[in-house]
Amino acid sequence: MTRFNSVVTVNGITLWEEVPALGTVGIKEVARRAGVSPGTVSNVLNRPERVAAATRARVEEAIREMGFVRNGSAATLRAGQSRAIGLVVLDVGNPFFVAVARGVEDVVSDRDHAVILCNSGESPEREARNLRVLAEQRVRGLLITPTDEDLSRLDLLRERGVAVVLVDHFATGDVCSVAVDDVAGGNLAVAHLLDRGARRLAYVTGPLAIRQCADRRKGARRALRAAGLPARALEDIVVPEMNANGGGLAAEKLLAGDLPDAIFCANDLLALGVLRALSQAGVRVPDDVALIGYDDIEFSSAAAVPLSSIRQPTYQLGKIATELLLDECDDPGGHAHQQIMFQPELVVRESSR
Amino acid sequence: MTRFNSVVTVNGITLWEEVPALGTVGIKEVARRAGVSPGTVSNVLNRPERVAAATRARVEEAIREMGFVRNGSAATLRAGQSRAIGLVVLDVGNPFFVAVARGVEDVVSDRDHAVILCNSGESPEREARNLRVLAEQRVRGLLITPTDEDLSRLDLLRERGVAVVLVDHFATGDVCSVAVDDVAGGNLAVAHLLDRGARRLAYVTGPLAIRQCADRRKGARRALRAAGLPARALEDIVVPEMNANGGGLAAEKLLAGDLPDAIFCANDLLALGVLRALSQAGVRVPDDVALIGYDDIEFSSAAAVPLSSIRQPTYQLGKIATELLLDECDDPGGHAHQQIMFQPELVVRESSR
DNA sequence: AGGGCTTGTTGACACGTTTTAATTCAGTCG
DNA sequence: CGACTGAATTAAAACGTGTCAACAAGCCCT
Repeated sequence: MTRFNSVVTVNGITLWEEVPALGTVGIKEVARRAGVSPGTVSNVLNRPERVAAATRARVEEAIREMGFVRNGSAATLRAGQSRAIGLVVLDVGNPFFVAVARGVEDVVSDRDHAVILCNSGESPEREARNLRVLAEQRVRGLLITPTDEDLSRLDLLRERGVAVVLVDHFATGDVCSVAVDDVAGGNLAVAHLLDRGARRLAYVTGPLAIRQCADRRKGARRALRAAGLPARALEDIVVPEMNANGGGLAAEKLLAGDLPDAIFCANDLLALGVLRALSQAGVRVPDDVALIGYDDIEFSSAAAVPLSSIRQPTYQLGKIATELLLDECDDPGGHAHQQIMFQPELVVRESSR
Repeated sequence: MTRFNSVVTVNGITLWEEVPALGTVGIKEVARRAGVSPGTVSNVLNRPERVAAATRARVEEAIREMGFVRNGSAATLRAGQSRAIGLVVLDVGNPFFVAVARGVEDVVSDRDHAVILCNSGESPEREARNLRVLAEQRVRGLLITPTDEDLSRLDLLRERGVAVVLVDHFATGDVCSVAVDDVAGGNLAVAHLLDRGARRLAYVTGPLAIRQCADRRKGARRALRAAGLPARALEDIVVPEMNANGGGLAAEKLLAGDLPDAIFCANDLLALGVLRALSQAGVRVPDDVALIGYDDIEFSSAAAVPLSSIRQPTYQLGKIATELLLDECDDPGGHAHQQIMFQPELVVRESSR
């Protein structure tokens, strides 16, 4: 341990004082200053009730004076796991996930844990990279919206006893999940468009390998069937990115052919992109074509034409998922896996009136 | 080290095989399997060029077979610092910071590091809590948009030799910073509104303790002066939150009195909130009142009335800041602190035409 | 043949914390 | 007065990795 010696003059008497280099103040130095053993300092930090009040005060004083900051990696190494959980989302730029993350963070910080937020960007490779980092960090638990149906990538963590909760992804059996019924949401959206009189529709979506996209489509088709319409009344427009840019691309495709009566977008960012592109091309919403999005993000109501949408309980989603996760972490034995399914809600605004 | 013994039957012969419990595969077990010393495995992981090709192949094989995952905390403990940097932003819900975070992440993952993203929510207390966690995690460096002018909270990290770069906050002297000229931006916005004929203006902003808010105001006043108008031609409307909600609050205040000719908002979220509230009250933008925001987020162009705004090079901001930070980390001695200042750009749309 | 290289590999220790069992000590009861 | 109890504290042993000095082996050159 490197040390600096400093000269201190008190009342005319010169003292040599051993001063630890900053960043070098460990539990040992604190212990020496407080005149106790390292074990006691550790107890003050982790189980203060086991330490006599006077001793505790002395130790806390020493901690303050020396600017001691506990070394998290040492604690993690010793414990075998950290006090952090991983959160892997499909797109940090999507307000849906931002809201989920808020719910997560509120619960987690109440319980004195930390969140490591990762972005898979809908790419399985990036997802795998993120999971590796989280495994290396020995996170206690994992919240993830998987990029595809293949959950085997999660085994890297699960084999090591890390609790996992799937977010916005319904699972069966041996894992917890918290989801919103996307089939119901798709049904809601398209049933509403049909009510309004639409007969030829388009579904603007990201890759159908993304379960949310596929389920919303399934619900949409169910609504068609219920109205006695054939599946071909709904044309799929698949774009690579689920953001405003992707929406622009979809609009180009739509404008190239006969416009449908109504457009259902797999999320609001796509819908905003479609709306912008259609407006620029002189198409009026909802007069020429009705439009509905999904997620009901904050911006939808402030859009050029306030956007109809399907609202999901996002904050709740993050909150419940985290509670489930931490419960499993705290009592892995007595934990029964649960699959929770929320119901979405239709919000009608100008764009489909 | 706990182990499970498993019974394996091959060709009628029963073997006892020692199998490591999962999560218990360390560098030692890999070494034994590959018939080398732990030191060599470590070398394969960290300086592969020092290991003979044949040995390396054998070790890599063993790593794959046993599903070894390096224990990050042990590595961090040994090294004294982790391969992660901290990023503390004012509001994860704000697309401005999301864009910055994207720039950061791209650089960081190229250089094989990780980002720990923290949200201070503009609260100095939460900022302090975040900094403590980052200090405990022994991050290599810190990117932060401070909540206020008091940078002493950063000493917790800086004293420990952690490199710091301020993001979107101009600093002098002994620390790197990457910022956008907010005074110029405020000037640009208000000069434009004055050009358009406005004579009585309002400035909707978050707390003026936030430097960005104060600087944009300063720029706005400079524009007034240049046009020969008194400072009182610009009324400040201060709201606690810089989001759409805050914008709604500001609009209520404005509607309670005489409406000004034009409104300058300290960011686009505020502007969207103002726009929504004004529209609901029957006020037409830009006919009754002109409106301009700040940040030029993606949604601004898709707003009810496409929003004029001040565009900042957000992605660049994150990218350059991270490069600066990692350079300082890699060569703390030969590093000269830099203050980089970008210039913002005026984007005129419907709301101030 | 032997000295000086280079290249590859090895042990052993250190990093800072938590935890367990062991120890001390004051007080209480028989 | 000695044995016992319980509370408070301690000493020592991990946790899994990276580093570094030391060592081995093979090679070239004189």
